Amino acid sequence: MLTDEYRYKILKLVQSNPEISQRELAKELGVSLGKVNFCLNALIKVGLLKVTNFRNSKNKLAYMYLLTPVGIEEKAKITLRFLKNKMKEYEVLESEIRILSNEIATDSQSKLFRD
Amino acid sequence: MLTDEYRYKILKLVQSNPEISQRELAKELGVSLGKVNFCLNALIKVGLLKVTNFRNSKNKLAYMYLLTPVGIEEKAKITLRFLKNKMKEYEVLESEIRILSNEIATDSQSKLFRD
DNA sequence: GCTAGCTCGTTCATTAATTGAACACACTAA
DNA sequence: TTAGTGTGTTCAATTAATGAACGAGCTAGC
Repeated sequence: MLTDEYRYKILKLVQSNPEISQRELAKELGVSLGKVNFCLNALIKVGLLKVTNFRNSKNKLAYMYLLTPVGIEEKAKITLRFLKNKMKEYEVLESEIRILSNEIATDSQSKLFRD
Repeated sequence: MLTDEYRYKILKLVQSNPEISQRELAKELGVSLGKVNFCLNALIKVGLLKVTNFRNSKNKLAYMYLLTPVGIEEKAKITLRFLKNKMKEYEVLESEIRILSNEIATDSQSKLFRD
């Protein structure tokens, strides 16, 4: 599944290192090779990335993933959207933590009364 | 899959409303009936919950889920463990947000230079 | 040449997790 | 009796993710 999380993370990693391999991406992202392959091809399909074969310094055939102009534009939007989601999550967590802390405090208090 | 999240949430909901049905739990938790059934029975199997059939006010056969003494004890532990995880997530989020904000700031700056 | 070995991306059978329609049972009300 | 409602339970189907296996392209050593 291609979510904003992987859109963002893959575009970022590829941008900073276009010669990264799918296996390196998988390791970096902590997911399987199959998933990286799927997401990467999805990003290519929608035109955010393109892949080029080229000869590297050792004249070896190598792959290079490049952000398209649309990819660069979209990456900014995706990053912002991703950030907004994180901030929402952050607030949710904040209140969850408050509630949990309260529950724990209340429970240990009732334990004091019980004993 | 029975994770701390569902251990905590189910024990909490059941404790505050022992006559809750699996369908209500599913709705409340935002998961399927099948999953609630699975988790609930897992909690019963490990002895944190027990289920009783009884006649309710309308003399209708009804179900009641009750925390066992072990269940009450464990709920406290699970809640604490869950809280600790949330606090860790909170810190992770905090730094992720900082990083994302930076990236967005940097990107829009480079855009200014470009235009 | 030729072969062994390495690293690419790609494939796909398998596994894991979840879903929710369908079912059996118990009860109520008409 | 019968239709309707609300239980928990089941399980075939779906979805997502995994990673071993594969073919292609290249290098190094024989």
